[in-house]
Amino acid sequence: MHGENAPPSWARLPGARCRAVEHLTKLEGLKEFEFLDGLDEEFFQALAIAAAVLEIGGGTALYREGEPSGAVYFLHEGRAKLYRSSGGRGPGKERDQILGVAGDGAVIGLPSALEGRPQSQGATALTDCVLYAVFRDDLVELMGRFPDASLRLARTLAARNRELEDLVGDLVFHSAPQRVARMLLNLATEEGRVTKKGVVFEPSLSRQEMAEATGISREALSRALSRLAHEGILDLGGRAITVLKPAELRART
Amino acid sequence: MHGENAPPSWARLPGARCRAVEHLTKLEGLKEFEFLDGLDEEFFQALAIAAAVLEIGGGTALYREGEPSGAVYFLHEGRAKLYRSSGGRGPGKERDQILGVAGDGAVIGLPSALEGRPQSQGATALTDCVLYAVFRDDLVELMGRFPDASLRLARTLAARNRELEDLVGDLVFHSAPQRVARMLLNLATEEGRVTKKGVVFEPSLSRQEMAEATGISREALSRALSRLAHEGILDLGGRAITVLKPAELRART
DNA sequence: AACGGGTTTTGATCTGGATCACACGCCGCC
DNA sequence: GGCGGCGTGTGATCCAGATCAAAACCCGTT
Repeated sequence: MHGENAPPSWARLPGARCRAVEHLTKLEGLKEFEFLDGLDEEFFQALAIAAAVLEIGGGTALYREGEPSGAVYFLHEGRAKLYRSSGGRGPGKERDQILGVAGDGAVIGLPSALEGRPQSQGATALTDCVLYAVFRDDLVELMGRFPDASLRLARTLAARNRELEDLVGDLVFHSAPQRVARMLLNLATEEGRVTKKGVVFEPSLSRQEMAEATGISREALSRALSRLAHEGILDLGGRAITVLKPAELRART
Repeated sequence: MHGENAPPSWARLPGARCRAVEHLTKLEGLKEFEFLDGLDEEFFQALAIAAAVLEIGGGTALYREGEPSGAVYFLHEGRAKLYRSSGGRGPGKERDQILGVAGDGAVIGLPSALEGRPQSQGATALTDCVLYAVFRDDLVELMGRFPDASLRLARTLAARNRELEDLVGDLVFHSAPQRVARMLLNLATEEGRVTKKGVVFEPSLSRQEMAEATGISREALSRALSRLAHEGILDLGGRAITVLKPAELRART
C-alpha cells in the first residue's frame, strides 16, 4: 500500500514530467507545513514513508483538468496556479480562469483526491517547485489512522472553500478595476519585498495569467495597469512591478 | 462537552428563531444522510447525543454572514439557500449572490465551523426545514473519535469545493442566457416532477433569488424567462414553471 | 544587425447586460 | 371595495468591458 512497496510506481504520477523523483527520508520538509504543526511524530514518519519528493520546472503541468486524480501534492517550495478551462468549442478560443495561486505550504489536488473523481481543475507550476506527492489511497489510509491529521486536512479544505467563495464574491460584486487592484495587492503581499520606493515584485504571473486570475481580458488588464501607472500608483519598470502607493491601491478596492 | 451537559444551551444557536428545539433521541433521521452511510452504530449514537432537532420556517435566517459560527447543521428536510452579500456601501443597494441551494441530506455551515471563524456566508431557509444542529466543539470531538466520519465530512467539503469551482466557471465562461438555462435545469431536476407536458415545478426561489443564483439582474432574468416562454421552451403558468422542451433548454447551455 | 515568433500595448468599434423608470398584478388590510 | 406594498414585467438608455485589428516590444537566433 505504501510507496515503498512499489518503488518505480511514481511514473504513475499523472502529467508530472519531473526533474527528479526520490523517496522522502528526512522529515524536516514535512514539518514546515504549518497546518500540520504539532501532530504526532508517528504521523510524520508514516507520511514520510508514503511521500515522494518531486521537482518540476516552472511552466510544467502538475495535472490537467479531467485527468484521473492519482495523488495529493504538498507544495514545499515554489508557486503553482490552479485553473479551470472553458469547455471551449474548438481549440484556439478556449479560455482559462485561475482559481487560485498556491504558495509554499499549500496542499494541491486534495478535493479531487478525496472524492476519487477526475481532477476538477488543472495545476501548473509557475516557478520551479519542490513537492511531496502522496497517493490517494495512502492518504486515505493515513487519514483513517491519524484523526488529528484528518481534521487538519478538513480545515484546509474549509479554508479553500472560503477562498472560492471570496472569488465568487469578487467576480460578482466588484468591477474590473477593483479586481485588478485586489489582485495586485495579493501579489504584492505574497511576492513583494518592501523598499523605500514601495513594494517591488516580479510577478510570477504573466499579463495573460493576471487577466485570467482577475476574470477579465488581457487587453482590459493591460489598460488597467497602464492607467494605474499613469496615476502614479504603480511603476511598471521592466519585468518588475512596484506599488508606489499601496494605500491608494487599497482604496480602489 | 456534549449537548446533554448543557440542555438549555440551544438558545446559543445563532440567529435561529426556530419553532421547536428538542434533543434527538431516535437515530433514524441521522441514518438517512447518504454520506454517513455505513458508519459505525456507535458513531450515530454519539452524534444523536450531540445533536438537537431544530425546525425553522421558510424565509427564516439560519445564520448570517459575519456571525460567529456556533454549529453545523445537518439538513434533514427542506431547502435552504447559501449566499453572500456585497459589502454594499449604504443599505438599499447591497446585492446578494446565491452560492448554492442545499437540499435534503446536505450539511450546512461546515467550513466556517471547522475553521472556527465567522460565517463566510449566510444561510436562509427557502422552505420549512428540519435540521439537526451540532455544536462546533462537539463536532470536532466526534471527528477525532471517529476517523471514518471525519473522512466523510472531508469528502462533503471536497464536493462543495467542486461545486464552487463549477459556479466560478459558470460565471466566467457562460453568458447570462446560458446560465439561466443551467439554473432552470438544476431546479427542474431537484424540484420537478415529470408529467406528459414536461417537467413541472414550483420554484423554491423567487425571481429575485433566481437572478441572484444566476449572477444577473432581476430584469435580465425576467427577460430571459419570457423569451424562453415565447420560444415555447418554457411555460410560465401561475406560480409553476413547466419545462416543455428539456432538450432544447439543455442545448442553450 | 537583421530576422521571426511570442507577448504586450494601444486604438477603434460593438454589444450584452446593468440601470433607470414606470406600469402591472397580486394580496392582505383597513 | 379601495388602498397601500411588494414582487414582478417591459421599454428605453447607457456604459464597462469584450472583441477586432494593428502596432510596438522583447528576446533568442542566425
